Amino acid sequence: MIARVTLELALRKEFDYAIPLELAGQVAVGSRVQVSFGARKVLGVVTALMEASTHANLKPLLKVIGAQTLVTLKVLRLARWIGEYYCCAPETALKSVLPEAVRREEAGWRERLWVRAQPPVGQFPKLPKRQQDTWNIIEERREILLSELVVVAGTTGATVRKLEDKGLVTITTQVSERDPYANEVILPTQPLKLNPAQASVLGRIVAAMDPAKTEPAAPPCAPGAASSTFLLHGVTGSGKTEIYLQAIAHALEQGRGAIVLVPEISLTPQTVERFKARFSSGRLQTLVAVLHSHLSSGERHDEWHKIRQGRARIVIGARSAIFAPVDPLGLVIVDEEHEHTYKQEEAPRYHARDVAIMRGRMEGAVVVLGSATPSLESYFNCRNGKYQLLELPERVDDQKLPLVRVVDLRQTNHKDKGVPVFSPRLKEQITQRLERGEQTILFLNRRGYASSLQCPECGFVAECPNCSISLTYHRPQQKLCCHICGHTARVPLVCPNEKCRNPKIRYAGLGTQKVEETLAKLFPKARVSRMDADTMRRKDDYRRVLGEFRAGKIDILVGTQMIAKGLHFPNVTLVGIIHADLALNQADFRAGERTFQLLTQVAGRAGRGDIEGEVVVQAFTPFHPAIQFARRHDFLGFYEQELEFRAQLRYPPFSRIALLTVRGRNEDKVRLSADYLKDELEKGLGLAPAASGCPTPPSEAAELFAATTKAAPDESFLTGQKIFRDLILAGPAPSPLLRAETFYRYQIMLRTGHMSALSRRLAQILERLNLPEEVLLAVDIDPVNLG
DNA sequence: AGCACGCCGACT
DNA sequence: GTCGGCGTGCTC
Repeated sequence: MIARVTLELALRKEFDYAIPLELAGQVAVGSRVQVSFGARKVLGVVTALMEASTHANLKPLLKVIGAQTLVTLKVLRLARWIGEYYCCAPETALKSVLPEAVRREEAGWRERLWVRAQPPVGQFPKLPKRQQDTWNIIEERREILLSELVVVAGTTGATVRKLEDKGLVTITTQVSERDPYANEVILPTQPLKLNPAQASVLGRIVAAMDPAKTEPAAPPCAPGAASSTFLLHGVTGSGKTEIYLQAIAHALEQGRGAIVLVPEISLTPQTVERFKARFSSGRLQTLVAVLHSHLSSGERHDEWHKIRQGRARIVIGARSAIFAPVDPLGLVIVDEEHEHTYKQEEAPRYHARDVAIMRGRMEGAVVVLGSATPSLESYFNCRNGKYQLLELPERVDDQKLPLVRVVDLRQTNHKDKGVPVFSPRLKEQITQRLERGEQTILFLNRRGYASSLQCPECGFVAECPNCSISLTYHRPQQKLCCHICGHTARVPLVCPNEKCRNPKIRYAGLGTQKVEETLAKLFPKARVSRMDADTMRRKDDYRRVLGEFRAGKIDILVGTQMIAKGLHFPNVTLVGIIHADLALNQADFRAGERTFQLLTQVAGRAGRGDIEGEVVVQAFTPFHPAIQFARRHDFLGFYEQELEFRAQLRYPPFSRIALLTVRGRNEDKVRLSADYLKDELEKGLGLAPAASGCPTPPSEAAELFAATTKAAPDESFLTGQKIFRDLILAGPAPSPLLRAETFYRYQIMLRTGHMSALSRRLAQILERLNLPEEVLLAVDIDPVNLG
């Protein structure tokens, strides 16, 4: 037998090895193996077993690592799809699928030293004081972790070793599992009674899960196979989570597991607790495993094996949790499916929502995407029948949606003092809440004090030396900070311009620090807290501040993104959005969508109790559709007009994008490389204009077509010239942020309706590409950030 | 990714 | 005459 192996090298190739007789029974697809590759030894993963290879004289596999395969066959197939679709080497795809903590050669189990009491048979020896005290503790506990003992007894390991020498205790190593939530006390909960709307939604999900009992795995990519993807469009507070919980319960009853994806930011202990509380088994052993980026590698390792061994059947985690080895998988939930954190911004640049849908298809699992503000792509997929739409238009508590008022900031502009932080209306509303003892949330999506430092005299602006962006002023630290690369500089007292030296240097634009400061001036008695990346330094801070806010110890909470979602506070009756159009200035076709989603999310924070909520939105472009539709809580209206705009410009969902970014420290080299890349793309994709002197010869084009048609029969083709009929190439152009972290970036955008076919072709073109050493190319399929 | 092979400039 | 630059190509 022969094994095909993906090596732990970012090679866009796989290699075949002979399986030696002595390893015959031990090698399976998914096994980790060591092989010799050229002169060196390399680790890899077996991705296929075959009878024959096109290669003569194969080398043998050297050894198999680990008794159990780490990746399930199904997840491996998913990794292969990621490599193909997202245009990266198989190993790069495996990097996410098989986390580093799991793939290390030596078993990653934590071995800890346990001390156990061994009372002497005869007379108890006389011990020095320190040893006696330590003994007393050990005797009382019978057994204790050495590390814990050292702390409790206030001693060192040496003392304990003395006791060991005297034969009073034994010190042994023992595997112990790390549980990141070991200290949580969780009270079990029972399923809640669903209202009719919820029950009908759950019914449809459950019905889709049931036929799979007889027909375990729908063939991937078969027509209609995707119909088990649901989009659950439910307003904030409509009870989506309870539906998730009951659908998961159904999966468990079927003997299948579930994966719940949440954006990293919502992966708070409260969210996890809600799932753990419902699904803890009788023996107090939890059925829920948690995966997110803040776990230590040891914790990650243990959670992974808990899942692989079937001890945990429910996984809740951030985007990479979609690769959890749950088997069999019955249900995948992607909560807040529109969130951009589902997109990984480094290779493999996958979108966890889309991977979830693909995994669901491959494994015959039902996929539920949930959101109050679905992405245009997902909603569109309901329209064209790819997903089924489920709607929950009402809040469970029958609370009305909050009243949203838009304030035109251009009209509140004072002649000399510029635009105030608070319009009179917002100021008045805050005053009212303070008088009534109700709480306020103020939202501004920019941290720091001022967004730039400018000289009114010569026009000097403090800029980052590494990035093409102005530095943000942070008042408490008296520093200028770059929010891209983290560069900090001291605040100049006079204009740094040699010829100017103006001492009256000014700050422009505002951030959360200034909002906080202005509040202190206007409402000196109000208790104000700020939540942004600057104040939330420690993991615990988030929890602490929210706890205080819930307990009513804070009147006004100021914050960025991180207060936009998932917070349920009944006493919050006012939400103020300081600058609603901050994101609208960005050169990104999704700016409007992002703004609409953010405003809707933030507005959803108001009025969750029995008091009606109010939202004050301050904006310089109050009539922008994103703001107006959000004001009227009109998702459908926004969706329709935004769709029209996307259709006109052939942007997603009417096409898919591949963004190719060339970066390097030498701008000329980067620009030239981008031009070269464009030429190669035009040649390789059959776009070369006949006039360019280098048209693709028809025969070659036909050959390329033959190569791609096999896998993609739906591909459009025009002989000789255009291989992808609907392909649009734009650029190269400087990236919107030309320079970031000392790298200059130029990009080329490709748009097509047939992305899988384009990805395959891109991979071929990239393989032949020859870029200068200091120039790097990143391929981003379905980008979320245009950079 | 690494490492070898290979073909042109400044050095013990 | 060599040592060494990194361009191209190969690894099952």
